[in-house]
Order: sequence, then C-alpha cells, then structure tokens
Amino acid sequence: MAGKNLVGPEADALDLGAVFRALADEHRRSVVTQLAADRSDNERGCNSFDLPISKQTQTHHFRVLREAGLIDEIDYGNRKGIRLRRADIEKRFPGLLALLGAEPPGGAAPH
Amino acid sequence: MAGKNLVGPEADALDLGAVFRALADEHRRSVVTQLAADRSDNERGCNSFDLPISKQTQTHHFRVLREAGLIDEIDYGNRKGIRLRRADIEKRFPGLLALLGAEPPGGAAPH
DNA sequence: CTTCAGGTACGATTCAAGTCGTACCTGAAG
DNA sequence: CTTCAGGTACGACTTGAATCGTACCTGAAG
Repeated sequence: MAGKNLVGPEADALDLGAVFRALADEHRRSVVTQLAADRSDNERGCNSFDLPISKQTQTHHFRVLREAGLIDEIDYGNRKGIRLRRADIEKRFPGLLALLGAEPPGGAAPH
Repeated sequence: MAGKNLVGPEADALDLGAVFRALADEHRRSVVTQLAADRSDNERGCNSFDLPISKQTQTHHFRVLREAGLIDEIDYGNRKGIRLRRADIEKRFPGLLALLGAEPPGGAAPH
C-alpha cells in the first residue's frame, strides 16, 4: 500500500526563518545535504543517514525538517520514508540547496 | 580618523552553520535584509535599523552577525558603523543574499 | 573640567532547543 | 498467537540563546 504522507506547509507558505532554524543544526543540515546531493530524489529510509544520535532524537529532527517544509515523511506504520521537497524549495528559495554543498567536508575551521 | 575594524572570520572560513544560526533570528535577518537591499553598500549607523529591542541586545546581535562573518563593525569609540560583507558572502555562498528578499514582508503565514 | 548620548561589559532571567529514558504502538515474520 | 525491529509519545534534563538591568567606558559639545 502507499503509506500516508505526513503534512508540512504548502510551498508558498515556506518560512525563511523556519528554514534557517532547521538548517542551523548540524545533524539536520547533514540530512538535507545528503538528500540534495542525490539528484534522482529517491525516497530514502531514515536509517540511511548514519546519525550518531538516538532514535527519539532522530524522530525529533525529521519532524523539524518536515514542519519547515524541507522534506516529506511517508508513514508506513513501522517504517518511514524520507523525500526531499526539491521542487518546492527551489521554487520558493532558488539556490538554497546549492549552498549546502558549498561547505567543505568536516566544516570550515576547527572550533 | 578611520576607526578600528572589529575582526570577524576570513572569507574562506565562513561557516554555513554559523551563518544559518545568525540568520535564524528575525531581528538579525531584518538587519541583513536591509543591508542587502542597498546595493551601494554604504556604511550605516547601527541606529538606522529601527530594532524594537534594547541597546544591550542590539550589541549582542551585531556581535553575532560579525562573528558569523556577515558584517563588519567599525568602532569609532562612542559610535559604530555597520557594513555588509557582500563580496565575501557572495564569494563563499553565492545567492544567499538574494534569498533574503524572497520572503514576503511581514513573514509568510500568521502562526 | 562637566554633561550627555552612544556603546559595551557583566550578570540574571527566561525560554527554546537538543538529547535521552521509559513506555508504548505498528506491522512483518515465525 | 508471540516475538522483534522500527518508530512514536511523553517527560525530564541540560545547554544555549535572547533579553534586560545596572554599571561603566568613550568621545564630542558646552
């Protein structure tokens, strides 16, 4: 069966503040960067991101990303799919996703 | 006399996380948006932004923007100048400043 | 010198966010 | 049915960020 698509904001309602807030966290930015790097935009399982945090925290981060309008979460009951809302993001904030690749791997300077 | 330029990070050391964190705050985003809207990039006094917050909090926000590498602060002792680091930002994160104008005045949807 | 406005330093407060522990739900496989 | 892994709900803890109050510094104008 298809799975229910948990709802986020409409494309026109994307808020730049919420988007920046979502992308300010390193773990969430890592997720979006990985999603943006795959131009085929395949749905991915949420275990495919190798996040060094607990399940509950991952649930939290994916929810923030969805509520910011950056991803769709597809609920299969005991499993969840993640898909980047590339078209909506590019329509509202063209060039934003390209910025995520501009960061050197491992961050800029050691803090 | 010239005034001392309070130091921020080098252009190559701009950190995307710090930039997103800086722009996540509505007051700081307002400052950068106003600066980005003026293509002449004139130095501005820090009272010219009409921020509805106290002096101390303004000092805090300008410091965050400077440490993120988004602005220069020029110290005249009892007065301070603000200048957008447009060239550095565009070099490192091309298109970022253009995104700030993409938000409808007053925010997207009433929360 | 004194006065005064612009700005900073430091501390306190308040609130949001990231994290995890415990318990529970969901669907698939035995 | 039971078992089990993936995921969520709720609460608690902790840290960081935004804000302001008080006090102090800086330079210009009397």
